[in-house]
Amino acid sequence: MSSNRRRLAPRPETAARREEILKASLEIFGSKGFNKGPLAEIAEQVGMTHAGVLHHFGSKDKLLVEVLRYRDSADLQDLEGQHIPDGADLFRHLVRTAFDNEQRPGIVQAYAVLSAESVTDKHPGHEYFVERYATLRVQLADAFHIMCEEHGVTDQTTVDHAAASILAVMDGLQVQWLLQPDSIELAETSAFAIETLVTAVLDPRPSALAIHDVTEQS
Amino acid sequence: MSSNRRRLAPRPETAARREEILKASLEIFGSKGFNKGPLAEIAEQVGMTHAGVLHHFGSKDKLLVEVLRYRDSADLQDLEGQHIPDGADLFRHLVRTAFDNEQRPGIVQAYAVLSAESVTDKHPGHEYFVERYATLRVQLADAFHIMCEEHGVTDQTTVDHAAASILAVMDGLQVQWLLQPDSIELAETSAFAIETLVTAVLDPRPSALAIHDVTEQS
DNA sequence: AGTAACTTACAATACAGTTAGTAAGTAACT
DNA sequence: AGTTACTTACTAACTGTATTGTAAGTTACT
Repeated sequence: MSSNRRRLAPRPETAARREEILKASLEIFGSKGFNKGPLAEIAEQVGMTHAGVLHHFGSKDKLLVEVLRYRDSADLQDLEGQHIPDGADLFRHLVRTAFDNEQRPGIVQAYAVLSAESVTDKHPGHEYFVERYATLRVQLADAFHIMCEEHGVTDQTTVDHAAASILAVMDGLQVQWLLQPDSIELAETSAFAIETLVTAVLDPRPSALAIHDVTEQS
Repeated sequence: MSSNRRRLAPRPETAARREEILKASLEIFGSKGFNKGPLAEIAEQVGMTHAGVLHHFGSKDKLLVEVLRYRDSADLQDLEGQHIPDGADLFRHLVRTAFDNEQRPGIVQAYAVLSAESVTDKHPGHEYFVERYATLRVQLADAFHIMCEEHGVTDQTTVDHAAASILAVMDGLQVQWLLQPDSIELAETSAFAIETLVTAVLDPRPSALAIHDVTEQS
């Protein structure tokens, strides 16, 4: 009894209009953050009023969620056609992404700003980012496991630490790069860090740093 | 003719009141972000109206800058008394900080949120974070140089990459930890990454990952 | 004919900052 | 010590603006 409402086919250009809105939203949210990025500005960029945007997405919160999922699907299409990267391929893919990212600061900024913002109270992007990181960490861990078998290494803890660390460096470097593009070589530094961490998992060796009693609260 | 205005000494309790405001601000800005954190809420927490807060700090923007500088000075006092950490000591200090941070999610969140927010257009914290990262990177690079001499290594590029990477992992891990505290071991993972990166600088070795043509745009 | 895709107009709220006023302090002079 | 002159540290009230969401109407597609 909830679906007896007659549903008419959407007009052919509607999908394209929605996509325009999603792109504009990513740009605005990226440059001003979600909270400070007004719907009116998004609407203006696609040539309508803010009420028009709400007609398509219902609310600002829902719009954000769709924006994030939209970028995901766009990124997935990049990988489509190629075989799913496994083992070393995934890490090479990450490095390539870092190189690509240098050419699209807007998108990088959107993710940097929104992911951090999403840790705040009741942020509409919270759930999305929790899932995203969890998924990515598992993907990296899986890639590690494939490579570990070949190298005869099996250390779950190290793999987990390295997976989280790789995602973390990439994100952290993006923030530094956005703040001072001329002082940070985003791609080269990412590549260095990823190579270092991957190598550390596959070929463990003693630390050059004595940490020992540091872990005890002084 | 503009500075002949008579300047009176502030009342004795004023300094303490200001500090209360700074603490409350860090908490509010940390939990809701700068944009969404209203002055009224800060004021309420210290028992005054938002106009009272503005009386002390002039504007919300100026308040944020003072909040950030205030935390810096508080952190500096922790290091005071001890000798300035050089070489390996600095890295051990970073690891210790990661352990401490697990006990103060509020402050961690404030820095994570505000640093990312500060990359947005005309954010009042922008300058502060640019300076902060620049300073920290130099500090790390200096520590590396001291250690490199002992090990007979001299690779400026690697040092720079590692310095930026270490700060980046710490920040990135914090975001993941704030999103999912139960899935991330903040301190242990930080320690792993720092040790790995330091060791990579002092004892370089070939990468287990063939990157080669990845750097060429496909 | 009915609905999708809007617009205009409006309601409701949230906020930063300003102004005017007050109580209580500080500092100088007597 | 007391008075005068001025300032600090506020509050209450208001202004202005920004901003999301909604309701009602219009046009054009299906």
